[in-house]
Amino acid sequence: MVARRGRRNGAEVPFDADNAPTAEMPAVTDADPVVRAKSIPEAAVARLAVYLRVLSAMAEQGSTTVASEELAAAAGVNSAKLRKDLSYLGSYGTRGVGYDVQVLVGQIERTLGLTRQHKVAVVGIGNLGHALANYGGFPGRGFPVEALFDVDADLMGVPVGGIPVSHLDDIPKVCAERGISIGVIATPPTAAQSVCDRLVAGGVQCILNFAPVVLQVPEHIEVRKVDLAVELQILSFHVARRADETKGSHPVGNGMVVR
Amino acid sequence: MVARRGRRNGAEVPFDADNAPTAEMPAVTDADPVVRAKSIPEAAVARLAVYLRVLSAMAEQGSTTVASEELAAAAGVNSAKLRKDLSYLGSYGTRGVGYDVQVLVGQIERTLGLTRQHKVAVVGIGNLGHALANYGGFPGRGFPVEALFDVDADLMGVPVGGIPVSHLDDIPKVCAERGISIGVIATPPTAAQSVCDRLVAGGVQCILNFAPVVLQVPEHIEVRKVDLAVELQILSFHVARRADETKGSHPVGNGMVVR
DNA sequence: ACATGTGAAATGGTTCACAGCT
DNA sequence: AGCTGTGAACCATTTCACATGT
Repeated sequence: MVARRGRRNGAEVPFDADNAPTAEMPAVTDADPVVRAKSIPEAAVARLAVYLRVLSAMAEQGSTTVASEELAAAAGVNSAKLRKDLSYLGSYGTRGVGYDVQVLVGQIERTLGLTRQHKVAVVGIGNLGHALANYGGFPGRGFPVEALFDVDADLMGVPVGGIPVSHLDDIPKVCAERGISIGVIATPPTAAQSVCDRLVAGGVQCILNFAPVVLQVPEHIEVRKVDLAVELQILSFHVARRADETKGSHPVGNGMVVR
Repeated sequence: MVARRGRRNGAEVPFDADNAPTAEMPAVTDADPVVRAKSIPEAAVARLAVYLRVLSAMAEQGSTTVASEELAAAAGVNSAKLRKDLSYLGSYGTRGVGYDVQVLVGQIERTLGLTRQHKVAVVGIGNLGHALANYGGFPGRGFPVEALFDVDADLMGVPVGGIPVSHLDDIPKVCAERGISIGVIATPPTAAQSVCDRLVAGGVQCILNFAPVVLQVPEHIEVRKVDLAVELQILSFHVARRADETKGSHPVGNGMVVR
């Protein structure tokens, strides 16, 4: 049987062709909100979000400029990496001085597409879904929760965090009507794939999946997974590895049986 | 022996052969226990957890053997990567045939350190903490929640998911007493660092952090972060990038294929 | 025939270290 | 004098492709 190649998240797009040797003059139109997302490494994108939070906190504290060394420490990365990451945005620092906090916040927001709103739908109003719905417009505006879904008849119409719960069957219709762009799946694993399909049918472009299943989606859909069990198991691995290492005092720990 | 899997996806309850010393993996134990665990790439570890879940589901459905192609499709990766990942465990496949599901489950469990228990403490019993506490022994036993903490006086002593809530101040003492090895932080960001410090003082080795802050920890502590805002912002980035691409800037015959 | 296991190549990401600007 | 921006070295991970074993 020919397994239908399932692609999941991590859709790394080709493109690039930039980085011409010594040719440095993209002459990027500043005010141009588009034309930017050239080829920022996936890994760097995740860190930009972290820098943004740290910078926002600094701005609140009154900082106006910050050096790569300082920002890096606060974000938990080394300064070379931070500078490299910021360089993907363009050159917004001042040599000998550092970066202007406000400018950086603005540039990162623009790059991450935070200048527009992304309406969110949460599916599965159990413990987790409830927590998510009450998060109320996730990270300070920008991600308003505009639709909630569940199967439980008792929840229909009941407002959670201000939004009335609708039925799973209405996902396509409601998502399309409200222009939902991000769907959050917080259902039991058995329902996840079907919910995913309906979200896609409703025009959702991205999915944040909390259910422990590997979703199959069309390739234009971006999926990110948050998996508690996987996280714990990774930690478990490290605990085990550490315990084993402790058994040996030399390079290649050669302890014996696992306990 | 043949682990009787929990139930269906009801909770993705995987494995854990209670005490494995007697089951299908004792023979291997004296061969080369965990020495190899030293060199498994971090990225592969995360995927092993996924394979494990898929394999558990397959075992429940009665599959006894599986080919890399099939398992890869179910796990959402390509077969070459899957085989490479499994090769880090040792050679447990049969050329021309595939892998024995049970054997693989056993080997992955052993490698991830799932043959021992990892007691978990959840700090911050708000919406999220509540959801986590009720998860009840996370991935089907193996990660029993044995302590809960919060600051709210009204919660002291109140049992949540069977465990009474203690005060944050008692984190070091209680964690040490109960032998907690994994701490889960589900508090507001302002409290996170202080909670983290107390968990470390209490002897926990790993921390799973849901609070949107970069924790500072001694280097022997393993920290993993689950950050909702970051996940959403990454998705936002992709939505924006896609929107920009659509604006069609270069009629390159490049199309927009991913892959 | 068929599917694993694995060197080797390719790709992606990180760190170094220093030229270049303020 | 100080700090950014970035080629180039370096390391990690993925993919290729085929020898190997059943």
